[in-house]
Amino acid sequence: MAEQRLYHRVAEEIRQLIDEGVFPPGTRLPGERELAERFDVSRVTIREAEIALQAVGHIEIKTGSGVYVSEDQPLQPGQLPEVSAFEVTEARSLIEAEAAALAAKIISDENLKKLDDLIETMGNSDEETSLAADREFHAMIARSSGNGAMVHAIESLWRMREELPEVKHSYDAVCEEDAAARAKEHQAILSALKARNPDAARHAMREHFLRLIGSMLDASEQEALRAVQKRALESRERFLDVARMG
Amino acid sequence: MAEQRLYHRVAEEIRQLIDEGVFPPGTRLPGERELAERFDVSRVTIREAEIALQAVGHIEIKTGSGVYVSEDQPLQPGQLPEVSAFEVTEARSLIEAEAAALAAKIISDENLKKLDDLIETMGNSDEETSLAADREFHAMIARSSGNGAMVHAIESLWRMREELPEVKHSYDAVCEEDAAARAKEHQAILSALKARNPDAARHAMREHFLRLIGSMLDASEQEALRAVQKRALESRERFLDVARMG
DNA sequence: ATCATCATTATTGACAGACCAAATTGGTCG
DNA sequence: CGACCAATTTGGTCTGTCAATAATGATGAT
Repeated sequence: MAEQRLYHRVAEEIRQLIDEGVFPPGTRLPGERELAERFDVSRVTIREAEIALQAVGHIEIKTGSGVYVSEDQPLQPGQLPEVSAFEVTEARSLIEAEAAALAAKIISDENLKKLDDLIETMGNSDEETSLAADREFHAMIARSSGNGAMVHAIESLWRMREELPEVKHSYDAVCEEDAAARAKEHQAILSALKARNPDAARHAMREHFLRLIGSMLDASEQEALRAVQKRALESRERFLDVARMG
Repeated sequence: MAEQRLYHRVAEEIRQLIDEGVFPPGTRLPGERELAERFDVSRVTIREAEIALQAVGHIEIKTGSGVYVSEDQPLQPGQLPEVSAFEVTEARSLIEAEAAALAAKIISDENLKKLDDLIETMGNSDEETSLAADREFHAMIARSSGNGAMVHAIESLWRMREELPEVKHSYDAVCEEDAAARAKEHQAILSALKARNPDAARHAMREHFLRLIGSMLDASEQEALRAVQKRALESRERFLDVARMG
């Protein structure tokens, strides 16, 4: 596992040099031949590294001239910001609530039926399937809002929930135990949608996430408590060690 | 312009073959040597093309085994969806309103001062500077919400407003004339923030975008009208031509 | 007959050296 | 001063070779 492809290692080093400001944006970096000598690899490898970097937009290669560092360096489309689970959930509570309100007015009977099925799936399935159904439940409501921009925002929030380690950890910590409460809330949301009641849908969705935020705060509190206890235990042992030595 | 880098052309062709289903996801595509012969290029070039494709996630290269088409082909994060200006504005009205409500509770005096300055800048500047100030005004409020996820969502919406041609066109069509109304609305939003009144801030922000949606509908209506008139004129001329010939 | 082990082979990974094509540079000449 | 040209630099590509690794098939023990 230690050895990746050579060009990959070289590309990573060059990228680091760019990040560190050794090669500021707009500047021209050394020729392939010189880089090959510096990294002690062949010219082909340097070229492969440069191609990989170019494919991601870090540099621009100009034939006969040289390779240049891209001006807008931090252009990293699709990059997720570093946010806390609390922020993600607060944003979801606000945004998905509005999406639900929009959806209440125009959702089709067909989609209502699918939501019904998804709730059932969440009830009696293994954890993985249940999670997928949960996602689909919220995604379906988002799509039913008829607003692609809202759908995009909500999908982005879900990506944060799944791809940011800290956020994922927080969610996983609370998502198991309160399956009962969750099912009840989902049912409430669906009922509001069936009643074509935007305000009720908004409220139900907010309540859903509000409870989630509460659980997260509890969980993180308990975790913090455990950490404190662990530290206390460690310092106690350290103290005992010292006492023993003395 | 016809001749790009060789590897780029090859990569494009391979990507097309994948899209066309000649190499379905999961399958292994021909070895470097065979591809080199087929495309009549060297192995190095094939390798470069494969590296470029791998960098974008289209294929996976396994040493000693072969290169395989990625399973989840359309993985293209950060791509903006195709949405209408109406959808973007509706989403902004809902999401930015909530951000403003959040901000009202915790915004600093310093940021309030900056918002003041930005309104002034919008008042007496050329169009470009004014647009930048507008963007910064909304971004500042978003940041003042203290929720990074909300900031991200709002930034994403602004990208749609600027990078999707149709959306940009719609915004540009209305953003000029109603500078007066816009200034008034911005002032109302700022007042609500200064009063630390979440409900007022939410309401003011919604009103702002609601008026914008109205203007857009008017503009698009007028545009549609012009298009109809143009078509009518053309068919009239065509008719006259025919009549003249007859 | 079955399964584990090992040699074979196919395939990617990396290299050196050469040559080509395009862009840059610097100088010359009008 | 400016236009033109040649030398140099730099990326672009090819051929050929060897190394490293994964898949495959043969072999032998149980």
